[in-house]
Amino acid sequence: MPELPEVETTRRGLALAMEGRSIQRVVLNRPDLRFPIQADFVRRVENQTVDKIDRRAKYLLLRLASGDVLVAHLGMSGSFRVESAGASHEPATLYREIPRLAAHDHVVFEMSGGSRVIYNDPRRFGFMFVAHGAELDRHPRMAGIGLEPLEPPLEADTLARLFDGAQTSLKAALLDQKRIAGLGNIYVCEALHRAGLSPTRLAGAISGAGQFARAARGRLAIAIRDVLLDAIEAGGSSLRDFSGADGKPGYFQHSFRVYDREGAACPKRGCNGTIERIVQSGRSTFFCRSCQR
DNA sequence: CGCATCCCCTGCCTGC
DNA sequence: TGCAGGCAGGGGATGC
Repeated sequence: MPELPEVETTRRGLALAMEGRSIQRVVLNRPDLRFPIQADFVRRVENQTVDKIDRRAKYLLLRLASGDVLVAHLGMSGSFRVESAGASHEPATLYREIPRLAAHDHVVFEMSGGSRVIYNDPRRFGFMFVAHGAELDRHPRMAGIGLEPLEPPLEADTLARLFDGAQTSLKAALLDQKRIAGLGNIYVCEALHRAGLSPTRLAGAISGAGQFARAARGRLAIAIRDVLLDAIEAGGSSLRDFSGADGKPGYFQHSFRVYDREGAACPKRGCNGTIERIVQSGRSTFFCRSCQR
């Protein structure tokens, strides 16, 4: 599910609920998510204050007072929700009652102050691990991750360097986390439509010195930044059941121009094309053949 | 090197 | 209604 905007939305929700508070207890409801959970995971996380929550690519980084970092990836279907211990009009006996867990609530963090942060993940493609902060950049899962597209803002010259000589499609190149980190299937499709570029065009073709290449990478850099910022502002996209940690669904899915819109009219002004679906690297690509060249 | 294919897992939607 | 098949926002391994 989650791409950069959804992970960023989750980060903001978790920061409100967890930063400055202590994780008093961790409950693991199963021994594995995508991978077996480390034997010392609970010991290293319990009784630790969460100093700061950052995001790197599609990873959440919960920086603990010990110097350890709790790293979480949401995979395709992972989400966090916060159950607040806040005000309630119920009688005290009911107020104290702990809400029941839902299906696929795999990890529960009981925070100082009484709130609970719950990780739910039906497909279990997500995972968590703890790493020493000083070694995080060299961790096998983190090393080699490409650059963040928003900090600093992606520039056309950077795209020229990243795609120089690439004999792969723009779609595949943009999905490659080792080049740019955080884009997924939705936002790649959306960015290419906004930039007027065909997903099947060779990535290397926008690296050159020619007029087309220079204009194309200029448009693409802006399109990537804009679509990510627009989506973050909307609280991400809520397909199926995604919602931010505050429980509110995002609404950017209403702003999709091509994703999951096969057969619809191209929304670009003055374009009378139709959105098509093709398959690239085994995944759906949505685009308008008429205005994306 | 780049690509397609398959896999992990569950749920939902479609068509029969 | 039930069932089979296809599909899903990610990412990694494998083989060509």
